[in-house]
Amino acid sequence: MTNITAQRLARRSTFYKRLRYVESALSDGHVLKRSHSTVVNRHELTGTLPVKRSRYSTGDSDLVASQVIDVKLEEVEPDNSMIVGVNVKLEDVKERDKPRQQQIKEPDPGYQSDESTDTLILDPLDHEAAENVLDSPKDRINPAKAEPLRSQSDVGMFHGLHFHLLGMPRRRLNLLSERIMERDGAVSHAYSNSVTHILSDIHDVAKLQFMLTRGKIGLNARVLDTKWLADALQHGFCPDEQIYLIYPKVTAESPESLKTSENTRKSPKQLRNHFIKRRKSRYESSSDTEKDDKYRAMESDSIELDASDEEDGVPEIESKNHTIASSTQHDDLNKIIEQVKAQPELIDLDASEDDGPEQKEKDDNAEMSRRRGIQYEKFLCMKSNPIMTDTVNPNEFIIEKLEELHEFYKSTNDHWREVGYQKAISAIKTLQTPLRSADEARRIFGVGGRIADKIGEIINTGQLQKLKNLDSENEVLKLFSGIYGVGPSLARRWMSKGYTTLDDIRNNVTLPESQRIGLKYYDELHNRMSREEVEQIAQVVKNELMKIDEKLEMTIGGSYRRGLPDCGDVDLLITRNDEDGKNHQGVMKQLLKRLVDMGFITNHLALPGQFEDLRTRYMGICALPNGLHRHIDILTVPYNEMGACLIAYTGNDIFNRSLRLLASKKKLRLNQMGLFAEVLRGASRAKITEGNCIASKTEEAIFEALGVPCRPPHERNP
DNA sequence: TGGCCAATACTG
DNA sequence: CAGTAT
DNA sequence: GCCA
Repeated sequence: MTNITAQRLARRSTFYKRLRYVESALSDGHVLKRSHSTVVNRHELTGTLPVKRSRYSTGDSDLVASQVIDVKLEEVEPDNSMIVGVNVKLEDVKERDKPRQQQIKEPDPGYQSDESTDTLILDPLDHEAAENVLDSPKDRINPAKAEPLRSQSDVGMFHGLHFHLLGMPRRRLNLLSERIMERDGAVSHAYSNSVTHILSDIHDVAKLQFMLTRGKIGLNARVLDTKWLADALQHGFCPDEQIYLIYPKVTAESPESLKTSENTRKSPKQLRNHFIKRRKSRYESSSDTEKDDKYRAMESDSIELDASDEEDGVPEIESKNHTIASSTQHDDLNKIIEQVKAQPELIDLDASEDDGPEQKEKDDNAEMSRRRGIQYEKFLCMKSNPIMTDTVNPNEFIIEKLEELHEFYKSTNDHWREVGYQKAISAIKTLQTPLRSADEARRIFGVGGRIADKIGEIINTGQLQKLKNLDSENEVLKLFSGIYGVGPSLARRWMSKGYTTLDDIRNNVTLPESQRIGLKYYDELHNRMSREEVEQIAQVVKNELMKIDEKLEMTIGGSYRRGLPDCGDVDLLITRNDEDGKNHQGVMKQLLKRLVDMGFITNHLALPGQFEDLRTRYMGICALPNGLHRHIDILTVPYNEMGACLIAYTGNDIFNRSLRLLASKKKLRLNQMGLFAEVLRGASRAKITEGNCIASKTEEAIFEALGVPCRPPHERNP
């Protein structure tokens, strides 16, 4: 049994470590799969292989690599196998059981053959599987089917790399960011621990350190000259980082993980030939490139957008710009918003009052819209909310505390208090400057007196007394309600019975099916997955879908569509153009049967009530061969409701609420089926009539009808 | 003081 | 119906 | 919790 508690998960430390693997072992796992073409750099010495996250173990069994940062060739063995250094980000997950013993098929004692460790470190290995009809891991699909989705050219050359750019003009920054993201890299507009590469034109280390961490020491990432990126883009592979290195200084203190091995320049020819050979065969055998493109085109907006904006010139504003220079950002979006505000007749349906056409100074904007009834600037959906995941926010220390409180109220039944905190937190997150006082905080929309006081306390004392009081019980509550199907009520009930661990629950409580599964896969389901894994899972489903009907269309929604670097679950929307008189009726049933039969879906959480409907919804657990169990959510939607459904199932939560609230202020109603007008509402906005659908087919139509600037998915992360 | 998104499904 | 989930 |  695994025994990681929720708090342990939350507190995992991360660090970097260098591991060594044998190439032959790697090559048949899914690790090096798409990196062959970038192995040999122009120096013919070491190649830096950008590899997407994967799972490893050091063999100590208490370390799990969550992210592969790079791979370097180190040595060629007599038998022509290669030693590869893998630079990974590790997560400390001790106190778990040893993973099942890995067979040692590696002759060289010093090096660790992988493959066994490449698999389910987190596999709880419980043997209660009998109860579960679907539990038959042996029947899982052939690994070959889940093979990589793309593998050509330099697409994806930055996969798994996380950049932060600084010390350059904004236009250049935007341009480079686009190039990176086009090639699957991630870019943050602020420095954080998850950043693997900092690119800068500035070479002054002291200055850099100050800019990045405000003088605090400890950069976890390499700092490279921006030229590295330029060269990478030009040549189609990542050049040796060594010669571009600004920090750490090669001679002085160079952290373990950043050293390049000295023996790498052994027989470069050999290495090169080896890989060139491999790469060639790969190309020949991989017929999936076109299927690939089709898939990419189908799967998400981000990719569609990628394809559309071609060459240089001016950096586009609309798409995938979650990199925003930290000082002067989203002028364009603001412009749009200003425009919208300036033309209330377009958006404000009930602008009954007449105002003169005065264009006051912009300080009057708020006042103006207030008189008009709707204050657009207070709706989060009116603003661009780019991805801010684990970036270092100037108010990070405040946010942390507030988030703890938020967590606490989430495990209470005090729903609205929870919402209050949620709003305040997301408001603070958008700030670019550090808060100096409670007073300053109070002026933020969403922050009231109580929270402002708490912020003041945090600023002054560095902590929050209130947090200390509720700590221990809070942890247990969080632990319990982390089980799928268990909420605050049940968690509290259990706690009042004296249970404090998951084992207590396992041993003493008879659980309904869904909760049992939630408990069984507790760790796995809390482990977020890479975008690549989402794609692999989606591909499996897509494959089956195509066997049922080629005209079916599938889109990945949820956090994946919003462009988050990792996802907690997979949301799949399925539809079919019905202009030929056919539709997707009954598809869900066939699809599920296939997925279950092939062993891909291992458990059900909730089945659709009416399989024959056009609208069906399924929730369950799936697993790639050798993969962790993942939460998967599949729905079928009528073709003409796709837009509404996309909005609903792309989220995020807060964005949707904001959008829907705005709709209701305008006497409209927005839901997963469409945007409706002429809705009659009674007391407490209770819906009386359905209203008429005025938009539903595309997201754009709905945004437009609402008077909201069309937000690409990446900007729906408030 | 009352609203804070909306709709649906499932379980005890 | 209350609780949970999406 | 926050806000009108």
